[in-house]
Order: sequence, then C-alpha cells, then structure tokens
Amino acid sequence: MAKRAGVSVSTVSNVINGRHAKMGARTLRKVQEAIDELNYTPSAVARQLKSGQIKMLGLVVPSVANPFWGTASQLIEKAALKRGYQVLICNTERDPELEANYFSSLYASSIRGIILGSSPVSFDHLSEHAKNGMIIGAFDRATQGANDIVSCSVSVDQTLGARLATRHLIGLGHKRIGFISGPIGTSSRTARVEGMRSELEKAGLTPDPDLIWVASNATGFGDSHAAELGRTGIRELLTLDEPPTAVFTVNDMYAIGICSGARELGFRVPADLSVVGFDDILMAKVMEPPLTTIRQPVEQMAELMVQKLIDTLEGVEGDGDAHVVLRPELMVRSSTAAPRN
Amino acid sequence: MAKRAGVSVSTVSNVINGRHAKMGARTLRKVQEAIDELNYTPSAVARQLKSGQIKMLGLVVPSVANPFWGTASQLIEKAALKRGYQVLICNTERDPELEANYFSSLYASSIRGIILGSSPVSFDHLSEHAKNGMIIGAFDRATQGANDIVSCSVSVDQTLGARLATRHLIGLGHKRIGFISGPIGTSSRTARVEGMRSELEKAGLTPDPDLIWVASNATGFGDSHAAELGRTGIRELLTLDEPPTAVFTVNDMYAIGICSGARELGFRVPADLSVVGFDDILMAKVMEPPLTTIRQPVEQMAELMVQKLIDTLEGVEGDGDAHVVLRPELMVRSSTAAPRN
DNA sequence: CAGATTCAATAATACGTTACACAAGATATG
DNA sequence: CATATCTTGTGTAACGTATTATTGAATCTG
Repeated sequence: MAKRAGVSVSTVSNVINGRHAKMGARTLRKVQEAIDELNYTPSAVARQLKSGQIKMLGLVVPSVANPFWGTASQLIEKAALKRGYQVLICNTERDPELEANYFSSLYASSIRGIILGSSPVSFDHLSEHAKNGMIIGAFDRATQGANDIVSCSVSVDQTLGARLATRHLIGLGHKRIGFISGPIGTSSRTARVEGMRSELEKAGLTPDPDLIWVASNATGFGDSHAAELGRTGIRELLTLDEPPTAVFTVNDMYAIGICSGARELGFRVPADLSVVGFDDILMAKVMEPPLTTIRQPVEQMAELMVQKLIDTLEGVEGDGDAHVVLRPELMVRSSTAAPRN
Repeated sequence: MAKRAGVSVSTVSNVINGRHAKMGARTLRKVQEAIDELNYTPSAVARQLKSGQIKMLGLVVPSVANPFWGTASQLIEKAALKRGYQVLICNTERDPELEANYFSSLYASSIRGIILGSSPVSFDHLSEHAKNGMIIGAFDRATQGANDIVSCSVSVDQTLGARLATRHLIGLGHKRIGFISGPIGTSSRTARVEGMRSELEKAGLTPDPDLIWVASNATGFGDSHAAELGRTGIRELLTLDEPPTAVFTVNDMYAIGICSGARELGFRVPADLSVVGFDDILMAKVMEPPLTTIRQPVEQMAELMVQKLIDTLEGVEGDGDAHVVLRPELMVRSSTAAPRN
C-alpha cells in the first residue's frame, strides 16, 4: 500500500481510477510522486476479488501447434486485447478429460467467457458450467440447437464447404473421390462428410464406403500430428485395388500429409491424385503444389467471435444475431486436375 | 461462502485443503454434502490474493501463428501444466511497445515467471521488471551476459547451427550462398549471420554483402507473415546479375516462402537453388521437396525451460546449470544439391 | 453571525480465502 | 477431585482494492 504519500487508501484509489476531478492539486501531486517513487502498480488480483470481474477470456482449442488454430488464436488474442481482455489459451489435444480440467480451472479463476474451438459432438458435458454462469461461444463449429448452453457462435457452413469441394472434383471428371479425416469427434467433421456424400449422390455417383478413411480414436495422435495422420490415411487408400483419383480432407494439415504420403508411393499431385483441403492456412498458398482448398475467413471470424462474446458477457445489446454462419469459399489452385483418363 | 453446512469458514477451509486428519466424521460429511449441493469451487482469485502466489507463467512469443512458436507454446504449456502451472500466451509480433504492455500487465496480475521467446537484442528494457522481482527465462535466444536480468535460459548454439548449414552447402560445391532474414532484431538472428560469415571465410570464400538480404523494419510484417517475407527476399536475390546458387535462412517458414518464390521465377529446388532452413518444424519433413534444415530439439527445450523457470521461481535448488545451450543438428533432406555446373 | 450548504479527504466495510491463536468439551493423569 | 492434555472446532486478522457513508473544514445564505 502506497500510503507512503501520507494520504489515505481511498484517496490513492481515487486518483488511480481517475476521479481527481475535484481534488486538491497538492494532494494529487503528492500521490503521483509516491506512485512514481515506489513505481506502484495496483494489484489486478485484488481488483478482481473486489469486483468479481476478470477481464480474461478462456480459449479452448485442440492445439496451437496446428497452424489453423495458431493463426486463429493469434487473431482472437489480438481482437480481445483491443477490448481490454487477455486470453488464456488451453490446448486440449481433443482429450475430453483435459478439456474438463481446463473448464474447472477456468471456472475457479472466475473466468466466465469461453471460446470453444474444439469439443465432442455434444455440448451436454458443459451444461453444468453454463448453468453456473459461464458464457460459452462456439468457434468454427455448429451449435446444434444447444442454444441454452452456447450463447453465441461463429462458424462457416461446413456442409456447403464440403459440397463446393466435391462439386469442384466432380466437375473435373472425378468419379472415385476419397475422404480422409481424424476421429469424427466434432460436429464440423461430421457435417463435412455428410456434405460430400450428398453432393456425390446429387451427381448420381454412389459413395464408396471404402474410400472414407477415418482415423481410429486409438491412434492417439492429437491435433499436433495431423499431417502424420493424413499420410497414414492416403497410404491405405492408395493401396486399395481401386484407389481414388481425388481426395477431400478435413483440414490443410491433413492435405499436406496426404500430398507427402502420395508422393512416397509414387503418385504425383495433381496428375495422379487431386487433393482438396479445408481452412486455407497461410501455408496452402506457398506449398508445392499450391493447394486447392476451402477458405475459412478466420480473421473476420475471430473479430466477430470476440465481439459477440464480450458483448453478451458485459450484457451489451450486440448488433445482429448471436449465431452467425459465414460462407466458405473455394480456392482453386494447383493440387487438383482432371483424372488421368 | 458455503457455510450452508452449518459450520465455520475455517472448517471448510480445512477440509478443502485436506486437513481432515483429526476431524469428526460427521462434520466432514456435512461439509462434503454442502460442497456437492452448491457445487462449490474455491475462488482461485481469493487464494491468490491471500497467498500472493499465482500458479501462472507468462509466455512472450512473436506469434503462435508461426508453427515453430505454436509448437513451442503447446509443449511449454504441456510441461507447465504437469507442474500445476497455467500459461498465459502473449503474441508480440515483435512490437516493442506491445511487449512492454504485456510485461506491465503480467506484473499487475502478480505473474512473476516469464518465458521470453522474442525480444530485441538487448535486455535493458527489462531490468526494471527484473528488479521488481520478475523471474525471466530466455527461450531460444542467448542471454548475452545479462545474467542479472535473465535468471535462466535454454537455447541452441545458433552460431554452430549456421556453420553446419554453411558447411553443408560448401561441401556440395556452392560458392555463392545467400542469406535471408527478417529485420535483424534478435540476437539469435545476429548469431546466425555471423556463423555463416565465419564459415565462409574459413573455406576461403569471400562473403558477398549483396547476397545478405535483410527485411527492413518498415515492411511491417510481423512473424505471422514470415513465408511472405522469404518470398520477397528470394525474388530480389534471384534477379541479381549473379544470383546465389544456395540460400540459408533464419527459419523454416522463410524457407517455405523462398521455395515458393523461387518456383515463381522458374527456378527449381534443389536443381537451380538449394535451400536450408532452421528449426525443423513438423512441416519441413512433409513439404515438397522435404526441407534440409537445422533441427532445434524443441520438446527437450520446452521441458528444460519450464523446469528451470519454476525451480528458480519456487526457490528450489535445480540440478545443473541455469543456462543450457543445446546442440542443433543438420537434417539433410531434398532441398539441397550440388550446383548446376 | 448562526445555520445551511458545499467541498475535500477519510474511515469503514466487503470481496473469499488462509493461518494462527484460541475455546469448549472430553479424556487422561497424579 | 483438581489439573493437565488432547480433540475438535471456532473467531479473527490479514491480503489490496473499490464503494459508500461520514467527517471536518470552508464557504455561502438571509
């Protein structure tokens, strides 16, 4: 306590909070001097205890080691900072137990605003936290009608994205199109398979279940090893009797692994195999070959998410709907081409 | 306060902290029941205020959007969590003002352990914080004798890394070797240029200043756009009258951009241009062509860093030196080859 | 000039914990 | 039986801040 100024606590509190409108010039100067001298900083912890408020958001993601989430985290942090909030990043590696621990820990720290970027298909396990006053925003995943639990959300139309990708491949003349994904644990992944399936049917093609490769949960690979999984998946698909001529996959890291795995087996991209990713991470544009992918407008998503979450957290009447679904965009680059014959 | 149990605060505190050794079974049960019923969670904020301690580390990095830092952050978070610490990630984008703000903010939040992964060459601007009791650990950067400010550090021998890369290229027969880097603002980058220069001289080659491309500070690209910078750099070098036949660069993201930029100009990697990166991010292995690079043992570095920082933070006598410098390793892959003739 | 009003700064309280000293009842000791 | 010892649980003071009510002094009013 800087009552080194020969003045009361309240007075110090007043000057710090800028309530020196009607204060003696002399007292004010004395306080200022004491602050400088001891270079005193008010304790954020004490403030939080007093106010019950804490200007911090929790960000729960699979792993910042995955460039999509790394970029998203950075953008979310930036957007939050602009509104005076800090962001506590939690890497769950899609482990439900870890996720639960994070939530408890965030709750204990009085953090009441959470951006959820990963989670099993259902939100049920979070309903208790929501009841206890946690405000949960879903990022990059549909809310599936759990609007009592999730108060706002920003995502991309996953099904549409999958349709765009599939339509593009069909348009090039592909008939055997594969799909590669990690364990289908999240709704966004589920939606992507479905979108692809329905588009195939619309074109009169029958989806071949053998071409849907889904990593088993047992693999134990977290999101940090997505490329590794893509590599494993494509090796299995390409050694089938009738391998696919194109693959669509759940994110660009998988796509990178797929390209690598295909090359190991002597397949050239796109001559022997077309590949479509999802996300459009920075890398997609500069890799070889530049990746055809479905773009998510991450920057805009980050901005919107933070804005909506903080608005509901602070009880501000936000403009627009609490749940926004943006349109993904097909970025045609060089990893796709017509099949060989 | 859950004195809904009909019992005193102290008693509740006791059971929560596991001091029920000599407690009536009946009282204990009553408290437990009350806890369950209100699903009561002790306030971490109040605890912190009382104890003055907060089990949280600050992690200051250029940007988690850069996969090297994304991976490092994830590993550091994981290591910290094992010891019961949370990690607050701060993306500075190498902006000194932002960095200063982060430090003040961390200080105000009573966070006293900081892992510093980015910073201008000197540590002087941190000396005040160090005096105020902040424990600063340097990650992936030399401490340059500022041991009064930086209490522990984990890094790789930057100069050796640069020498390994240069020696490899010289061994392949290259004589005109370029260097591409962002603004030389950190000691690690400085060391890398120097290592290269000295190895060239050792081989009897004269370093050509025209081949050293350093982004100006004005470019305004943060670390999130490293690949973009590499692309820009290589375009300038390759349009010289006597372009280099090989380049060494400061990190793998630059290398990826370099490969892309070279291809745009019709140069093939490695036939027309050899490229050596730094870091060995996961992507390096799966890109096309697989990247020859200098490997940093990030996992080990993260473990060591967290261990040393928490040890000094808690006043534990750690084993081994407070400052460790690990050996980088040359990973020869396919982005390097002998020059064309 | 006595009483009412304004002004500037302070004292008191609460936020939810933990640590410590202490109280009341039970049991043991001489 | 009086005292000492143990058992089990309680009361209270901090931690550093923000808010509210309150003081004492100075100025105004009729």
